Amino acid sequence: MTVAKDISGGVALWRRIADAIRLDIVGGKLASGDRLPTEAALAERFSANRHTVRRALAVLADEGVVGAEQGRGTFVRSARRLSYRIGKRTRFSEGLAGQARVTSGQLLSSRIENASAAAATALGIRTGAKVVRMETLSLADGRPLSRATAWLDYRSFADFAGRYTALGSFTAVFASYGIGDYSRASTRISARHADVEETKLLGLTPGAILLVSEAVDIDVAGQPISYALSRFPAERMELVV
Amino acid sequence: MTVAKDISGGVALWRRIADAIRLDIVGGKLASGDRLPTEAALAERFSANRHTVRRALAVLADEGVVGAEQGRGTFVRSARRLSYRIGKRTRFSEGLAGQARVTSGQLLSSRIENASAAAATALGIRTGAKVVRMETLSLADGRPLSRATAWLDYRSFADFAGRYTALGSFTAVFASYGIGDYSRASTRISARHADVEETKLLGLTPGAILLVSEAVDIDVAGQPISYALSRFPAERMELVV
DNA sequence: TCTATTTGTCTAATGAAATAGACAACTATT
DNA sequence: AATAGTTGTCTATTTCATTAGACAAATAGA
Repeated sequence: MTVAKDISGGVALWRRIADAIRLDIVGGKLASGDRLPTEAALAERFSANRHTVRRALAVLADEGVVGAEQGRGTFVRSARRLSYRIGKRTRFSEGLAGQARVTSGQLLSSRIENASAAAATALGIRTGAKVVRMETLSLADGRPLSRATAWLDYRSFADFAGRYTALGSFTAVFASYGIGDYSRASTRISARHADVEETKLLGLTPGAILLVSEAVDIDVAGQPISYALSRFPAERMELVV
Repeated sequence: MTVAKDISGGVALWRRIADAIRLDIVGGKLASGDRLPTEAALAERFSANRHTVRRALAVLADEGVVGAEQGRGTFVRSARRLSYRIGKRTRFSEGLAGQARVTSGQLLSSRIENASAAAATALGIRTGAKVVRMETLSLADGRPLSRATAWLDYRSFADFAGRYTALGSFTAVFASYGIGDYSRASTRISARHADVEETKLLGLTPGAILLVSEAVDIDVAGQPISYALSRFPAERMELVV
């Protein structure tokens, strides 16, 4: 991939270079263990100074994506991007089947609030009605993979948060409420930069790109049961429809 | 949305502020005609200097998203983000039904090349086999909405480019080859920054975020017919599954 | 061992990003 | 007409991004 030089557009050159190299790695163009081109070669390729390239490499080294060895070169350390499967039957842990050994969900906080217009429309209730709001972080093999906010109708799921803390998965909590099966009604996908809190919780470098999924799950009767806004680091995940 | 201050992460503050405000607008929090908070208020909200906010607003004004009026305030000019529907039967023009009046596709270039490993796997042919590569740009109401690269098996679609120039749509060209119906086998979605060429063709400001969709279409017999890599500006589009 | 190649470190200079403060120009309201 | 609130413009200063050059330190191969 090539990168702009003269025009910055508010994104620093070292950052664009780091993004371009990371893309080659997570996209599979460079495999684990491969040696990157030399700093001089990269500087030429991106029409940048060697110091600027070094800064980009330092960021990637910090992320654990590459590692430099004096006298030898810089080598690819990390693996490919994970794929998250989206379909009628979307479950977080199952979506990553076979790609990560351990997945876990963790409740950051929860509270009762009045439904925003968006949440109310999605859940089929009136704006301002009481809803449970859950802030969660999901991990795979110990690495944070998504930061999600979910809203549920308070009348049906008053103690959702308590049960989630005990059970650790949405699917399990729904089951405890007698909802043995549920499915995905709609998913809207967009992308934006991460904000401070997301950067911190997901262990990203500031300015990282997030894939944002806005999903509504329904029970077998077609009744909306949850409205969730999930944020995935684009550099570590891709969504598969 | 909040925004980082102290830590830049290689993305300039004015750019992050512009992105945050644009997100509020295309996300529907601010409607067309609404007055934005005053520059002073925005400066406080983002913990930034008023001049930095002014630079962000200048960018948005340049994009036509907002307009400032001396003595009165700054107002929202543009509309919401378009939704692009993805499913079993995905057609570019139909995906935008009801949201844009005129959609058109334009061939930038095409050539015969040897299939990359990714393209070969997707199309079910051997690596290095001859494929037709199409570079296209799609517009809705005159505004560029996607930049796509598509690969097709040369043995079946040798003259795809010629027919596309004449017919202006993939669906029409497939029909001319006797493929009356086809469907989407898989879609992978990721996100990254736009490169120079994409920035220019899509009319974006440098550093803009793209949603990248990697799709395989198959005919009724299940035979892969095309492999396409489409890039959508995240600030103008969202994908709906 | 010698040499070419590669990453690591230091100093310096230039331009862009961000902050700060002051005041002009315009609008709407009283 | 006066006033408060808002955007527009100017000057100045500090911090960060980028370029430039030189040389040290480690590695691999002849």
